[in-house]
This record gives sequence, C-alpha cells and structure tokens, in this order.
Amino acid sequence: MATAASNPYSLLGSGSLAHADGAGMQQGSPFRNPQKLLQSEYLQGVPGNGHPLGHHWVTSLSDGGPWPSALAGGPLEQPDVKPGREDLQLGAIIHHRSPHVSHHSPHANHPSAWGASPAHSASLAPPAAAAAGQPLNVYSQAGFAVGGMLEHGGLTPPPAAAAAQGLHPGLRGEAGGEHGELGGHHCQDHSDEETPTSDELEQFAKQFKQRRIKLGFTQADVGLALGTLYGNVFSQTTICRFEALQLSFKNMCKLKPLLNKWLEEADSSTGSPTSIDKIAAQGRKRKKRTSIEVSVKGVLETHFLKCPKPAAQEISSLADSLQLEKEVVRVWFCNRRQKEKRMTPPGEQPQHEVYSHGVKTDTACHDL
DNA sequence: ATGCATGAGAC
DNA sequence: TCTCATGCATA
Repeated sequence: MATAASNPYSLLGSGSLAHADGAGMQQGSPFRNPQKLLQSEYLQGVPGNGHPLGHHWVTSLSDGGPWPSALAGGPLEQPDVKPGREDLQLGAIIHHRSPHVSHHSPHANHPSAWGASPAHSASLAPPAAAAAGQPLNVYSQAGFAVGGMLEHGGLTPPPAAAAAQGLHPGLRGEAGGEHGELGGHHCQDHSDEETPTSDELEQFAKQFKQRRIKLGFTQADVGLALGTLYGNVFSQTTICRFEALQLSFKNMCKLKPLLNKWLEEADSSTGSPTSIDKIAAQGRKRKKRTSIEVSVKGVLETHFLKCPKPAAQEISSLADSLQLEKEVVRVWFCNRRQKEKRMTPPGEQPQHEVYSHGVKTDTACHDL
C-alpha cells in the first residue's frame, strides 16, 4: 500500500510486483536453534497479551502476517551499539563493483515463483517528478524521482531490465497471514507457487546477502538496482531488513522474488562495467527525529508490556508525564508493535517466558 | 543496523 | 486510529 505510493515523486506506475519466476532454492534449514533469549532492548517480557504462542510474529498470525515457524538464530542484536558504517546511502556516488567478481556459489538460484503477491501495490502517482528541481517549502522529497528509472545502466545488467510493471492479475494477497496455519504451520514446500516457508526465506536471505557481498554490492546498490529492474526502488534500509529477516513475513515474500531476480542478473553479468548515477535525493523535510532518552524508553517499554495498545487518553497522559509529544508516544507504540511482528530477528528474541499479566491483547488497558 | 517518521489503506 | 510497508536520519 503505501509502498510505491509513498513516493509519488518517482517510480513508474508499477506498484506491484508481479513476476513470477522465482526460484526455488534449495532449502531446508537444518538448524533450529534453541533459543537465546536475549531481549536486547529493555526488558523483555512477554508479549504480554494473551498470546499463547509467545512469539512476536507469531502473534500476528492471528491478525497480521505471521511467520509460520521457526527460524534460526544468528547474531543477536545489540540495541544501539554498533560500529559505524561507511557506505550507505550517502553514496550518491558511484558504485564500483569488483571486476573479478566470481560467483562461486554452487547453488544458484533458480527461478521460483513467489507466492505471495501483495495485494496491495500501490498505485502511484503520475510521473510528475519532472520538474522536481526545487522543493517548495514543505515536505517535498522529489528525490530520485526520475532517476530511478532513467537509463543508467547501473549495476543492473542490461537484459531484462525494467519493464515489469504490470500488475499481477491474480494476486492473492496474503502470505499465509490469513490462512491460519498457526502454530502447527503446515507443510507445502513447493516453492513455486505457494508462499515460501520461513525456512526458505531465511535461507534465501542468507544466501542473498552472501552473494551480494561477494559480488561487491552494497545494500543501497541493490535497492537502486531494483528500481532499474522493476521500477520499484528500495532503500538500503529495506534491503538490510530483508537480509536480517526483519520484515514481516508477507513483506519478505513480496521482496524475495525481486531480490532473487536481481541476484540472477547480478551474477550473470559479473564484470559488466556500469556507470551509474544516483540521483541525490532531495530533502523532504521530515520532522526531526526525536531522540528518546533511554530512561524514557524504559518507561515506555514498561507500559508497552502492560499495554501494547494504549488508548488515546492513555497516550496523552503518558506523553504528558514523559514530556513528549503525544504524537511521538503514539508513534513509538506503533513502531514497537510493529517490531514485535517482524520476523525473527537474527538473535531470535522472542521467547520471553510468557508471564502473562492479565492484560488482554488489545482491549484497552487501564491503569497507569 | 536501527530508531523514529510518513502515508495509504483497513477497520 | 491502527496496521503495514517503507525510508530518512542517525548511532
């Protein structure tokens, strides 16, 4: 939904991804890790509500887009501490890829189908971007408007290139989210038409990252390349989250075919030069990111555990006591909830022992 | 790599 | 007003 639509400034009108050739990679993840509870954030408590399942994303099964099952763990996530980076989006620069890229992965990705097509895709705004030269005053982020689609050969190899922007006629929309295969999860492995399993996605993400690195591309490069290839540009953030399995199951399913395609292109054209150009995004004035103090976050987290969905009034008083804007608090809760639903993060943090509070899911929670 | 933010669409 | 997909800005 908000997908492409969000940036009216650019893109073509494709909002949907349709493509069907996906790959069925080998899958079968052997692992399944115990669990390492480590809630990196503040406390970890349980999802609190009444989800018997306990896992974050599992929760969504009932209502959103849940991951079928297991994942393995890897690195965990440390809250904020991490080393800095270098590349990233700054690069309106050129990306150079190593000429010698050798792809030695025995396993290639085969085309596969993906299963879930997002029912929503976005409709997009007309290519108004053209003039986007000067942001007026308000939020105008004309950004890469045209850029995304220009002709720059970028990393994206010639063949195939852009073009796929048709809608997928038969999108089925959910990736299992509503099929209710809860807890038990079901089988179905045909990576051809059905929704990939979480194992498959996990495998793919891993493989993807590995190859991407070998080929010498940054996450940002990939995001841009997707724009060239399909008209849907993605940010470094999204690619990063995909690799880290931090997107919702449904979202992962949606992106997988695109990334898979990119992978094929990328390694088939190893060595192609590529020029490039990225258009620097123009600033779209956003609200300055508010930095919430750790202590305050702790309070919010505490409240979240008690009540993930506070009522407006509660948000108000909370905001008031914390001296934050109500909107900030509201958004914080939204993001926090969303975070719960993501796919298992590398570290797999779900398992909190479910010590239920008494709080029921979303029914209003009172008491502060 | 992740926190806070935006916006479309679903309730 | 929430959810969801997504991304700018930042640590």
